[in-house]
Amino acid sequence: MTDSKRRNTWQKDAVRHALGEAKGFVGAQQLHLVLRNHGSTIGLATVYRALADLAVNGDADSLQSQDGEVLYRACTTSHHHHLICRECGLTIEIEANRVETWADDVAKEHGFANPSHTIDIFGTCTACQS
Amino acid sequence: MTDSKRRNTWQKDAVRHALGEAKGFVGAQQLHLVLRNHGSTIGLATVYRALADLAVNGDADSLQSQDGEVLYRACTTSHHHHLICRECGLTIEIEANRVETWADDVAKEHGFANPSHTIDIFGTCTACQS
DNA sequence: AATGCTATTGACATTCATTATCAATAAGAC
DNA sequence: GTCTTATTGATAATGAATGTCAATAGCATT
Repeated sequence: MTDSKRRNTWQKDAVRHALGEAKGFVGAQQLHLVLRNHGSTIGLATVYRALADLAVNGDADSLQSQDGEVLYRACTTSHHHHLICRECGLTIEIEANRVETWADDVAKEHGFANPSHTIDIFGTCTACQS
Repeated sequence: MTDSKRRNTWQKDAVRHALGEAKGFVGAQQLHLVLRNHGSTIGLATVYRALADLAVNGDADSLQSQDGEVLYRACTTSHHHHLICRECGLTIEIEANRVETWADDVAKEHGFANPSHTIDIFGTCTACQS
């Protein structure tokens, strides 16, 4: 837990920064391409590792696209969910306290421990409906 | 839609039946193994195709496990969600009318069309807590 | 500023789920 | 039975993600 042995590298900063620049959710491969196109020499495996780190530390959200790829997004702060455009990837953060407690209640009702949940809403945003 | 050209094969029936026998969610590979262990000579690709068909026709639910595999489950009838044990895969169907409408409302609020959603709750069931 | 320790990197190989290919098979109509 | 063609299945191909490991570079210490 104590990251006394964690080292800061320009690679991690680059991934963090690139993820912040991205609009919606992006995959590791895609992010790697963007970085290379900007002149970076970062390796693909490093991008995967950096993104996994960010997700573990709560600095990034992750979800799986419908074709199985894991997508990441820079995370603001607290626990929340997403409304995502199927076409352009535009993402809106959703507060869902009502649903949070509902999910935990359902789990508790059935005797399930350590409940977690996946709640995402997909649709076509106004811009993409033309 | 008109399946005038769809043919009925024992392979499709076998997959449908095996999926019905399974307790929780199962992957295509796993289902294929079960079928082979029961003496079937069905091919892996056929299992994938049959499962995809079932999902499209609304006869099976599908979701992605946390390691990227797509899992299927025989579907009873109407729209519903799942409470799933992380250990043993035990699955309980959840009625979530409150959440259904909430999800649609959120989408509409932001001008998103054709809303759909992913709502799954994970936990450790009572049996697996020992 | 130089040294030592080791976390981290990156090119590459590997794993694994899923899909594409395509000749052979068999379902259903006549 | 015959014909048409949807379907099958062995295999190759794709692609995301992870493992490997020598080389690199952070960072504390001297």
